[in-house]
Amino acid sequence: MYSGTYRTHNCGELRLENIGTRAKLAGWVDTMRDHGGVLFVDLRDHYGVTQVVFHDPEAAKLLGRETVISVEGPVVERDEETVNEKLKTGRIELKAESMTILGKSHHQMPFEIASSKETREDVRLRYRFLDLRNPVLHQNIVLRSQIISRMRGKMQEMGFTEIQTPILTSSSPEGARDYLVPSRKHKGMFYALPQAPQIFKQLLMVSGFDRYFQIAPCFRDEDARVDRSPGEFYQLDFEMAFATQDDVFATAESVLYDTFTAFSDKKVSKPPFRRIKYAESMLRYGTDKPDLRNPLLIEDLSSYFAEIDFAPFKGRPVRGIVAPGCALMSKSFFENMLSFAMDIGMKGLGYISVLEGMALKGPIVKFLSEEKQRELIDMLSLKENDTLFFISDGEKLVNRLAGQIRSELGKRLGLIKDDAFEMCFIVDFPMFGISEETGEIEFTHNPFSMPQGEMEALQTKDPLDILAYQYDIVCNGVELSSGAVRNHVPEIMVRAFEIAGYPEEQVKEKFGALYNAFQYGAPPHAGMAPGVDRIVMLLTGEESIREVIAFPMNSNAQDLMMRAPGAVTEQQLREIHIRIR
RNA sequence: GGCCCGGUAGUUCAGUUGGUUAGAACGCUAGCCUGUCACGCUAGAGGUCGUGGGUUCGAGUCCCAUCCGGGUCGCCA
Repeated sequence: MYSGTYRTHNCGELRLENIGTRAKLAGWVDTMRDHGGVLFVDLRDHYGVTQVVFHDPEAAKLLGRETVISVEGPVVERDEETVNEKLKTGRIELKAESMTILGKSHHQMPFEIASSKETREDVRLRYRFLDLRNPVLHQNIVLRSQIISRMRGKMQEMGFTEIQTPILTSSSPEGARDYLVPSRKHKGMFYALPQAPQIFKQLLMVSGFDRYFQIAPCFRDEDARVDRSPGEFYQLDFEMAFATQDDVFATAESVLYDTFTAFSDKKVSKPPFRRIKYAESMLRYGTDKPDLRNPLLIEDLSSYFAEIDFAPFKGRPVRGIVAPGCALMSKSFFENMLSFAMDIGMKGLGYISVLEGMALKGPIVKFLSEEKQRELIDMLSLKENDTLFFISDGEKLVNRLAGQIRSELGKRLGLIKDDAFEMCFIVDFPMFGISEETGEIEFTHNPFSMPQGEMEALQTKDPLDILAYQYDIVCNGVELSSGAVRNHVPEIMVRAFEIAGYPEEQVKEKFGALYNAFQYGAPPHAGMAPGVDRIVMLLTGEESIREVIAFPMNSNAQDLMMRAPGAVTEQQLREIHIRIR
């Protein structure tokens, strides 16, 4: 009858139908309630919690919280009034007749398991093995596994082949800072950990694999953010041969819609997801990763104010945001918005409120003639109780500031619908931009993207007007991925790099493998790589990416539990020809 | 690297204008309790107030430096 040495059932599976049988459970002592003659123990494992009852007065002395035990006895029904509806196993309990201690807990817990999420993060990370006993965190990791498994299945179903690419590879000159690994056999030379399998997946296309994917670890030596783990992260990396931008979008829509609907009850954007041009996104949302749950839109009022004698706005870019119902908000609301505006570097935050009878109120109103006031009302379809906020600054900053005001207004006015995943593609990124440091033309994103109009555009158009087949996918204001139709024609590649100031020799030298491979017949190809950690973060509703990674580093790129990075021996250093100064 | 916020018991926090012996809750230890489920009750232990310096009769509190943590900007093709 008993199949295991340690247990016959797990702590989440006993039910009324098991009553009258004997069972053996193993797990951690979650809580103990000692009533003298009777002791209740909530026994916890990966699967759940079951109440175990001891009548042995010695038991309480042997047990402590987080002790690991195996306990055996009959499964008994609970009296109606002692049923615990909070537990799936709450209608039964195990009456302990024999018990073995499998693993003692010798120390006081650094925090209580059930409330570990409220503990200081460095303490949690140092005791991550305990933190992961917290059922919420534990479930996040389980869900992560299920999400990855589902995405993998979906990609395979769509005909994609999973291929592993090297972890030890060469440094790539563009992009983020590399993690370097010194070579023992080649003095003074280094491997680099891949920032992404970019070159390899393009080479796989040249090899004819047609549809590649990988749950790919990526390594970038960049500083952390709340949605960016330092050091390493995972992407659902995929690439498709003979594919257009729309083919890639169809694949992304398919796998993301499937995944998000499978793991959440929230509304998910139905494919096809909205396509928003980069330029429009910057103007209307003030960012290239708009949160479409926020209904507020930014209006361009520059030409309106060009004709008005109001010195701070005249001749400068001006943006407006209409916030419905905002005129009814308290004085402190406007004060808080002003101090937020000052915090993000604005000099002020002008606004006009629409009172009853459509009268306009606000310091700027006196600069507007009757006629101009009517024009404003018509142009923006202003309604009673609306407030129109103004943002003005230089061309460089104005959109970003308007975007921050837009999202802050959305939050403070409670306009952001929490029950939806709003997906969109941002398309038509510019191919080139002007470097702020040098004033020279440079690639804005991926130098391997195909310029729209291909060779003809590169030869005839102003580089700053050329758009790329370069795109992002954004969900609720979180950038899940960028991607591109790749430039697979060596001549176009050379020309594009030439515009960005790289001579052909340098292209051959720095991107030799790709450049060379493209000489041997390369198919047109395109792809993208949605971030797995961010997908899991969205689906669990966690605010921090570290809540969905089993063993994350802290924001200072250290593993406090494993003490990484750490010192190594002299011998190790000698072997890799490194001397620490 | 810049800026903002923080560091007081194992944990989460309070600590007034600088003023007696630095408190609470949870946890921990011991005892009591036969139906609890965040059990309850009683008692107890537990502190270099991040570190170093300074001001002061007197510093958890004020000043300077420094370390650590979180956020943010830079960075993230």
